[in-house]
Amino acid sequence: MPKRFGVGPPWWHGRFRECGYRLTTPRESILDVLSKTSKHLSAEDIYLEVHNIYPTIGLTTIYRTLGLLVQMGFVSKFDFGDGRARYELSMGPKSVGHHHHLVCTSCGRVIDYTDFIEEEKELLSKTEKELSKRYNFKISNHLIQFYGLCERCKNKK
Amino acid sequence: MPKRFGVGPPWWHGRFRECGYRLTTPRESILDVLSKTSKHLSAEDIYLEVHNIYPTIGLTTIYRTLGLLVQMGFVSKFDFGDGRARYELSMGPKSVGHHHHLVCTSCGRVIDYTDFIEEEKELLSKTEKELSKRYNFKISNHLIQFYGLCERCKNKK
DNA sequence: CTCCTATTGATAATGGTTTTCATTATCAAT
DNA sequence: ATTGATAATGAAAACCATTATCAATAGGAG
Ligand SMILES: [Mn+2]
Ligand SMILES: [Mn+2]
Ligand SMILES: [Zn+2]
Ligand SMILES: [Zn+2]
Repeated sequence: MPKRFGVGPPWWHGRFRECGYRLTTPRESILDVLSKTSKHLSAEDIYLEVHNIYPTIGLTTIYRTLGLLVQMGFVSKFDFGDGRARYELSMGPKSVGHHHHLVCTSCGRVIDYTDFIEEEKELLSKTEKELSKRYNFKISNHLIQFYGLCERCKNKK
Repeated sequence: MPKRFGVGPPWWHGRFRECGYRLTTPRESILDVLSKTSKHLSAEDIYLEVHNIYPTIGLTTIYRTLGLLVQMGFVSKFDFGDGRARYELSMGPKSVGHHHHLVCTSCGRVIDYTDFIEEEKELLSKTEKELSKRYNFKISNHLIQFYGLCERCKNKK
């Protein structure tokens, strides 16, 4: 396997060492792919992408690494209903940060939106607070997705 | 296969006829199971339940019928992240109606919440309206789930 | 009751994800 | 730079929820 590409130690090296994880070519290349796209890639998408540069890296390692990255909080895993999980960088300098999705039920397109509207913020904080109290439930995360037709599909046929 | 159990024609018979679908024992028994529980059953859960009364009904039919019921709008299908789809009655006299979920990431328990739904509804419709305008997206559905620890799991070492 | 065909159920197939296990690579200690 | 403990990898097989196939069955209009 050829030498790694990074020159200066990327921002995630520290966190890896802290957790006692080793820095490996597969891990770096996967993070590299994720940090260079704004798409919502499947494990296989990532595999093919990585394969261009490191043809020896196997799909198994992609899955294993993605699991690790999700567990570490670097990556978020989503299900948009097409039978395969999608991954995207959730933290790091270039990441969009927490956001929600609009999913087109016709073509599968996924739109990120980060410009939360006031109403949504209000909805979330109120709901979370009330639900925590009412059900004695410690909320740590939420999933919000809207389904419908994107601009293209709406105006088709 | 023994004769059906219902005496008077249940509320869904009409809609079946309208759509040209036949009334069959599997379909009735599956709707019967769903209408008698407030749990979020998997296809296999339903299969086992139905199997107690009609041992000849196969799992394939459960899947097929659930697909049909979802398509007809009788049943909602959810993914709570444990690798199997969950189903629950979404319309009918006894159904809770549209609601959202609290999912315990430790024990998998799922809590329906219908309180605050009024205020939530209002904020949601505002949010949907804003998003539709901003992204030129025709929203027809949404998914909202909160993840965290349920009362039991929160207080457990 | 008959006939047409929608529906069913046993079985095999599918496909994304995980497990297994022998081999390889990382990195702290030398 | 070398070594050694062991974390990480990759090929292959296993897993498992869901679907497709197809011959047999049963609903219900007439
Ligand atoms: Mn996104
Ligand atoms: Mn529910
Ligand atoms: Zn679309
Ligand atoms: Zn719990």
